[in-house]
Amino acid sequence: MQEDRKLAVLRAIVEDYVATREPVGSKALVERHRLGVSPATVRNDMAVLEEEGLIAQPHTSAGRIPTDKGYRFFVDRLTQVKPLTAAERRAISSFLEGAHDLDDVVQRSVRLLAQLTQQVAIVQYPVLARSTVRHVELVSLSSTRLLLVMILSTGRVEQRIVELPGALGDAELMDLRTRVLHAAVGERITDAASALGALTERVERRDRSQVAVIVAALVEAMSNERHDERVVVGGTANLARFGDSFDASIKPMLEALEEHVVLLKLLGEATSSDSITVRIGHEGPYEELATTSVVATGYGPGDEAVGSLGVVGPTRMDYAGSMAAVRAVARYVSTILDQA
Amino acid sequence: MQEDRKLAVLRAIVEDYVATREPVGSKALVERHRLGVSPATVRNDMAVLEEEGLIAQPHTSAGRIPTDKGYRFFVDRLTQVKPLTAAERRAISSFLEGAHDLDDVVQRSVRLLAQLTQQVAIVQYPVLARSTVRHVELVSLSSTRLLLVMILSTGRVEQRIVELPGALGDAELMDLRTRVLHAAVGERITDAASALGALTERVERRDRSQVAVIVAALVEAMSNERHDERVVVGGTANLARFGDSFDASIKPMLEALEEHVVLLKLLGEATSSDSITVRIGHEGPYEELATTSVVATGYGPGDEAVGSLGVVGPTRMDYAGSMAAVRAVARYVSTILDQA
DNA sequence: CTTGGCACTCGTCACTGGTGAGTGCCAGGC
DNA sequence: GCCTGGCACTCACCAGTGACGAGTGCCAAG
Repeated sequence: MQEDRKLAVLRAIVEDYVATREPVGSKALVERHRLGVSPATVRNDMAVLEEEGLIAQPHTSAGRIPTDKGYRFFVDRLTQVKPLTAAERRAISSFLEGAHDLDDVVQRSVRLLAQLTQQVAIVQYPVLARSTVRHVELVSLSSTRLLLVMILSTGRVEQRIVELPGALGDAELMDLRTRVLHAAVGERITDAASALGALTERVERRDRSQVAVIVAALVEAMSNERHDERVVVGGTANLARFGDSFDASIKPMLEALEEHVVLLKLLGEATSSDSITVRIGHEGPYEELATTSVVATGYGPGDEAVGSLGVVGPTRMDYAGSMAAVRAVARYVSTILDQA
Repeated sequence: MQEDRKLAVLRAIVEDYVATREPVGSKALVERHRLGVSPATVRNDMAVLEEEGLIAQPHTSAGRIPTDKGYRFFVDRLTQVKPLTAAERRAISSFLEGAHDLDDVVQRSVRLLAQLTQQVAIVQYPVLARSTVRHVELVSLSSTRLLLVMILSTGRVEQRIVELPGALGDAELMDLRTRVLHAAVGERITDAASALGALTERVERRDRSQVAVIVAALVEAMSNERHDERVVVGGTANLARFGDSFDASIKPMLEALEEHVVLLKLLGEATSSDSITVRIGHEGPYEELATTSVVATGYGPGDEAVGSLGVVGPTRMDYAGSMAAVRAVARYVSTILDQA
């Protein structure tokens, strides 16, 4: 038996099954893919593939479908990410160029990704922990109310309004502002938070309680949001194409899509913007989503990712296409964030 | 024939059908609702109701189900909004009290509403056009970069960063700040925008181009966002409970939920925070959503609503419960926005 | 190692008849 | 005039049946 042909058969099975959603038999296989051998030969190959756990039959006299392991093999060994067409590239760049705002970039990315892949797309906002503080401003609203504005390197803006326990003079405020700027600007928010923490003590006793409140709010804005990592979902209507195992898999899917924590876990450790993570069926962290796969990658300027994005779909999905789209969108988002 | 009983029959049919999702027959009806008459009598009543177009049979020799018209009648004439239980009230207030942020309020509201009604909830962000300017701050980032922050009465904060065509002195900036505050604070954003427009001319020629840029950015922040009315959706997993007409109605529904414009249209003219709008089946603006109903109302301090919220579900839904929940949540949101 | 042949499995589909829920109508009773 | 019990009728639903065919595994021959 030729090892090559065996793999060709696996590839053909995956491709056909993805396309038709139906178990594929030996006869149909030789007809649609010029394998140059008879159905009987293919059957022998299939028997071997089945022994190896790469394909399975839903019931005795039906065609074969790929197992999770089969998809894994397909993705690892048989897939070369196909480059997008020029038209697709143009569409992506023109679609994303129009964005003038971080929200806008994220919004557009998710739509784009959903449309390109015809699947559910997930885009995570840039994670604060990995971004730096660009500016902090303290704005006096009244003698005891203060507006805090924090601008981050990713273009994200956080603001808080704090009630002070007592009045704070203009001079003191200006002084505090200078110190805060000095401590925080240019630092990563983790470092900025600790630098700010030390600030309280270096302030006149009289103002200490006010400063404590302000610093606390700033630190909270940093650390709170560090955990509450936002994600945006798009293309849920594509769930309707799930087809067969519709009722079974769509409910947990919808539930997952509402839980941002779950989504973040799905995007998972796709922290490198270089490689694409593919998680197939049971490989994922949730038993309920055993029939879904995730294709994700990180994005961000340079090597280190500031966020992730990806698509979620049935294990029976077009991995090559999805990987290409995910990678392309991630790259465009990275460059756009770089410019901003 | 007693008119009263006829209506009691309609009510019973609606209630049973909502509960069981199955066409309800005359026998089951007398068993479950002490109507005090025989099935035959009920059948006669049903025949009349059918003639009037309030109920229909899916096929001969099946029970009856309410028509859109039947639901309409039920909602208009047979429903009194049942007050929530004390426990529910407590749950609502404790759930919403925790919010410390406009985003948070909206987020929590939508979750709450979805959970209370077991349906898809929609909450619109406060519309800027109807809100007033609470504060404007101009923050100098560098000699030619300025951060504009605008706080609105709804708690929403808009910010822009502008590049000035030339440097602007501190004194001029302070002066401009005073004028802007004077022109805008306390005004509705529509009025504020026009007041700001007039400002440019009353400024020394030397600074005019800088001021023009600033004013333009502020006005843009006001008018731009006025159109871009944001909505948040929650409880999509509840779509899985649609049951029967699942595939048929779920896809357009999912599509609608992605299109904020569509959602806004669904929430529709629920501009008064007093009354609750119920739109049943075909009464809505979209043919694809003919099997869904919307229960919505406005929210906001006082009479005039600054936004809408509501739930979307199958025409076969618990109108009384939904109306109660929608009204309760709207009230709580209103008071919270009032305090903030 | 490949191939054609062959017997076998088993899901799908169309058809069948029985069952029961539900109806409409009618004649009789209050 | 309205309610009621009775009765014949309709029709969706279900379970069982058998034909069909796609697909398989195995084997002997090339």
